[in-house]
Order: sequence, then structure tokens, then C-alpha cells
Amino acid sequence: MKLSKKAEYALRALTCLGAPGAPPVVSIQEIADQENIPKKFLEQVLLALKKAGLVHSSRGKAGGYSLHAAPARVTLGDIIQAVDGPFAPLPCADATAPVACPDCVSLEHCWLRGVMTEVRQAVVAGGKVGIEGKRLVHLHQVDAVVVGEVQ
Amino acid sequence: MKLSKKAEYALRALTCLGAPGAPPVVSIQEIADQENIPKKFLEQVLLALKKAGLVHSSRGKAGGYSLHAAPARVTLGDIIQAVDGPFAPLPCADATAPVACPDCVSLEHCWLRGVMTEVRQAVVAGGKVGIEGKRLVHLHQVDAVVVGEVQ
DNA sequence: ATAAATATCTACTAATTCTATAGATATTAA
DNA sequence: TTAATATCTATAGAATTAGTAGATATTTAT
Repeated sequence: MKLSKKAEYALRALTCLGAPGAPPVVSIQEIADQENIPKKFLEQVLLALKKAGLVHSSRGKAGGYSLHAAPARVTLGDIIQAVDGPFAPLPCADATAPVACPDCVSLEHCWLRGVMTEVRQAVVAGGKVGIEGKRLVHLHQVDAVVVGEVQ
Repeated sequence: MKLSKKAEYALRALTCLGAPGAPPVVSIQEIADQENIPKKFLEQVLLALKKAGLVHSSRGKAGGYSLHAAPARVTLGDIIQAVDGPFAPLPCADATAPVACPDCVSLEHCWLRGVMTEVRQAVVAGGKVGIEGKRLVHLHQVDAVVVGEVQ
């Protein structure tokens, strides 16, 4: 399992927005420059983050992105799901719209479903722990972004 | 995040081998038939499981696969890593051979590394919990495979 | 008004990874 | 010796991911 480029860029962008000393609004161009991310690709990432309610945007001159006002708690799982889509180890284990897998007899009797649901939850919860443990993407705190101090 | 076909087939094959009433040795062909998996693809999956030490094989007539004699503890993470390769959210977070990411300054100063390592560990550990909670792929126990009873 | 800087949206192309297939070889038991 | 099996390497097709392009909408400042 590897982190998608979208997810990586999302993390970089978010820490960029939340970095201590960062201006209240940062443009796509600035983020792209700072983090060395293709601008047009970053566009899509930030749009996804916005749709997920993780960031806020303002248009026009001097517009740009900022962290959403009061994100109660942002987990790594939230961020990854925002850009890569829902965690669904199998179609039948989708959180919102479970669909019978091609190979399983029926949704009710799929023997993998229970386990896969557990796995999904573990991943999401695990992400949260990882974040809080290092306080690296815990966005609603001022000292959220500890760049270079983690080791 | 979705489960790869390899991982799904690996889980199906393992439960097939460990199912109560299953013969001590099962051939690729039999597993493929029972689980409706392309035989040649299953070959590769089982080979990977063997290399990871999860199953044992015997060649020649009446040959086939069986669960490894004494697997101390098999987690979902073990199985997935066996067939899909190591969990490495980023190159620099690889457990055995960390390599600097294209985008990060250096291996020592990569700010994502610490978090990603945590995530990997969380995923692996999470898989274990998921398995043990439902006792579905806990292979060293006789009642390990409870097909259809999970819901 | 107008211009400049920005986000937003849709579509497309290229690269990579995943899934599956094919065919040859090695091993074992009968 | 034969039949049934695992093992290995290579390749093709499909799907997904990564990145690019261009047009449109919005806002601020002049």
C-alpha cells in the first residue's frame, strides 16, 4: 500500500496552509511553488479538499486557500478519503453504499464483508492516532505543523 | 483504498486451505474451482504466500498447498504484504529499505516520514485486530475459518 | 469599465500499475 | 514412463493514476 500522489500533495498543501507564520490566505501558485507540485494537478487536489470541507477558498485577486475555520478534528483518513475516494476494501464493505461483490454469493452472506469493514475502520482510526501522536496534521492547533522536528 | 484482487484471492485461498473438513493438501486447481479464481493468477498468489512462509507446498502427483505448519500469528497485514509487497506509504517510510522521496530534501529531514511510518504500523496492527475480532483468518486455530457466520 | 489575478470546471493524454494469460520447465508418485 | 502437479518467466490487456490543457467565472484594484 502506498500513498497516492494526490494524498501526498494534499498533506503537503494542508501543512503549507497551517504552517506557523503562513499568511491567512495562500494561492495555488504559491503552494505549488513552495512544495514543488504541478499547479494544475494541485488544483484538483485542493478542489477535492474544499468539497470535503477541509479548506476554504476565496476567488479573485488576492484570493486563495485557507484551512477551514473550525475543523473539529481532521484525521489522515479524512484527508485521504477526500482526495482518493472512500475506503472500500471490497464493494460490499463500502460504508455508505455497499454493493455485492462480483465473486460473493450475496451481500448478506459475504464472508469477507465483516472483516473488511473492520479493516477500513482500523485504517481510518489508525490514521488519526498517527497524526495525533506526532501532532503533524492536527490542523486546528497552531503548533500543528512541526516540520523537520519529527524523527 | 480497495483490496487488490491478489489480496482477495489470497484470503479466499487461505480460508479454503484452513476450512474445517478441508483435506490436508489442496491443489491450485481445486482452490481455483472452489473459489472461482483464474488458475494461472492464483499460481502467482500462492507462490507469494509460500515465499512469505504462510503456506507450504508439495510438488508432483497428489501435490498441492497446505497451511504452514506453525504460523505463530498471521495478520491481515502479513497476508496483504505477502502478495502486494510492503506497506510503504512513501519511499522514505519503507520498513526495510527506506529511500529518499523525489520531493523531499533528504531522508533525515523528510517531515512526512515519521507520520507515514506510524500509518503503516497502524494499518498492519489494525488488520490484526480485525482478524482476531472476528477470528476469521487466524490460521493456527482449528476454528479459524468461520465462513458465513460473520455478520 | 477594464484589467489582472485568482479559483473553477471539463476534457484529454501519458504513464504506471494491476489483472490475467501463455508457455515452458521441474518434480513427484504411481 | 506417464500423468498430475508446482515453478518460473514473459507478455498482453485493462484499469487506474498522474499530469496537462484550455475555457470560464469571480473578485479586487485602477
